[in-house]
Amino acid sequence: MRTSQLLLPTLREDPIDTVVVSHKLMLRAGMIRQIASGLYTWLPLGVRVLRKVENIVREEMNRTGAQEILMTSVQPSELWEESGRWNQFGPELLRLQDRHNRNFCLGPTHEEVVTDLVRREVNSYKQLPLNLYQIQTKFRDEVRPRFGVMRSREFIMKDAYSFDLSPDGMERSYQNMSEAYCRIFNRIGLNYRAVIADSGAIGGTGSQEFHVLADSGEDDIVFSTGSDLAANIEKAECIAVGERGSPNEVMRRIETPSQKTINALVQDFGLSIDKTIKTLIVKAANNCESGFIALIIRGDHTLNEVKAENHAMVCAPLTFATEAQIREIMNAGPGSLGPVHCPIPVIADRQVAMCSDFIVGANEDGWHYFGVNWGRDCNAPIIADLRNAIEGDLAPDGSGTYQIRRGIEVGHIFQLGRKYSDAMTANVLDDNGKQSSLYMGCYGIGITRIVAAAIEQCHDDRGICWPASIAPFQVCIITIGSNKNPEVDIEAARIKQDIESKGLEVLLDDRILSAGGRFADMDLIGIPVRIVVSHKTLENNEVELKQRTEEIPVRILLKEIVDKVMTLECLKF
RNA sequence: CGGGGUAUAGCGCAGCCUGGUAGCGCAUCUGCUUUGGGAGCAGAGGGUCGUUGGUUCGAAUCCAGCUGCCCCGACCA
Repeated sequence: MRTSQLLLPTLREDPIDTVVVSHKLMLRAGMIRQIASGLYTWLPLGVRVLRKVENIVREEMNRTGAQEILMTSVQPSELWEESGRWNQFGPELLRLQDRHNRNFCLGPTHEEVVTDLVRREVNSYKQLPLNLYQIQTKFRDEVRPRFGVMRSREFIMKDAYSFDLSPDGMERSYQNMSEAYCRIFNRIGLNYRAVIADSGAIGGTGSQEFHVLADSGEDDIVFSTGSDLAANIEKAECIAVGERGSPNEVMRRIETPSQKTINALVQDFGLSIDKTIKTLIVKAANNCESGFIALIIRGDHTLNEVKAENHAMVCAPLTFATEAQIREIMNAGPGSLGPVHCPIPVIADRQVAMCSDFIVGANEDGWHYFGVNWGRDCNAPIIADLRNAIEGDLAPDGSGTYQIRRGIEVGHIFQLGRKYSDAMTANVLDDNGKQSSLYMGCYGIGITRIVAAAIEQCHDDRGICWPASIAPFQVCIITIGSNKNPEVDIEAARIKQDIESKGLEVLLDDRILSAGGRFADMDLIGIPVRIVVSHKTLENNEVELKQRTEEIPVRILLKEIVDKVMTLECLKF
């Protein structure tokens, strides 16, 4: 390919209204253009990268025995009503009607459609295990799209769905996918982690996320310093440290007229923050008579809403009581709540249960109790893991302490069990001739997001530095002084052809532009290897070779350049 | 959905306060000269100033509504 024939609208300046580096660079490198909020057109350079990612994913999926299919993005509402998700999904599901006023949605995911396919076409356990996947456009009407294609509304996803007769089979299919995902991210060359995840609204039991580590990530990933244990912060288990001390203080009622927050309390009374307790009132699950539940965590901790919501006594989705409701139940405002004489059930975080001589609101405006102790001053609470992990917490496997880094979620795998197959009666006959509901798994990879994540991880101040596995071209050639020596163009074209014949993709920058402009553009779009053919180097029958990530070019004899390029480590993938 | 910005040529911006010929840089086109880190000179083209309405002899400019886009928050397989 020659740049003169390529639609490559690079931008010299940073676009405004961009926050993350991948978004800036994808716009500057002419990979994408925005068409509306969260909607992007992919330009030729971007599509080349996208196809590279897709092909790696496709090869690794095929290697596991999964079979590629292609489902529609427009899906009839009937299937979603069967699974119950027509009502469960909020406005993120883009709904539309056809000319007959029939309801459809743009698919945010394809469990319903694939389950419908399998229940029609698969009847016997002998056809299992089965894994079907597609690489296709998804639509989710995100409340606030941002960061370019990192969180867009329309995006490309590889989604796979496994079908097994038994939980064991499902487990095996899940493991196969997990291993395939590791191969995929290794081949692309990403620094990633597999982490334990919450299975969220999609339902099911086991779940793992794959995160590319990058400061611009939107998720907090918790690792142990001493083992492979890694989890999304939503799911990172926190254990209690230490033993509960025996009471040393008597409980006192202290007037705190203006101390409505933990910080004010700590400052004004010179307290240690780990002696203070936060009380949060949330709606209780339907089977709970009280209507509301008090959740308590230590003053220096934050509530983990996912953990709270997953508790059997707590209403899902987590709903905080309004101030009016709090006053009605507790007879006090939000700044003065506590577990002493509490009219509703109390769930305490594990660490709170270890506290002694602590400080709580008195359930009376303007008053706190100091020196409170469990059992003596208030009922022993129900204990649960309710808080977010923080750096330095002990890992629950005893291997070390927690560290927290930011991650970009590029993959997510779930064991769904029979959630969809039961709801949609997807059965096969087992070896006893009995109807048996299928065990499913689902496995997603954000193809478009991987492109952005790779840039987040591989760039410098001049632009993108593609890993060769997904580079739009592996080699670029810049010519200088072709007016002084016609051999420049001839040799450049010959080198291009010779390298292409060895199976690499070459971009020859033949634009009528200053050399500096072309250097800058080739750096910006991140081609891993650059060859300069100039009237000067040709005087010695040489060309110049430079890798994108290195500063110093080397001179190579013209007749050796092709072989030299073919042996470069940075092009091995 | 709450809060805050913003909208003028492909991109980045000035003009608006104080109403009266729509401007600058980059990009684009033509010609000549240039070619090792975003070249120079000369010329040219390109905008119903987001939209609707109001005030006015006259609106990019003042007023009101609407819309788009961006940021923060809530939300998010």
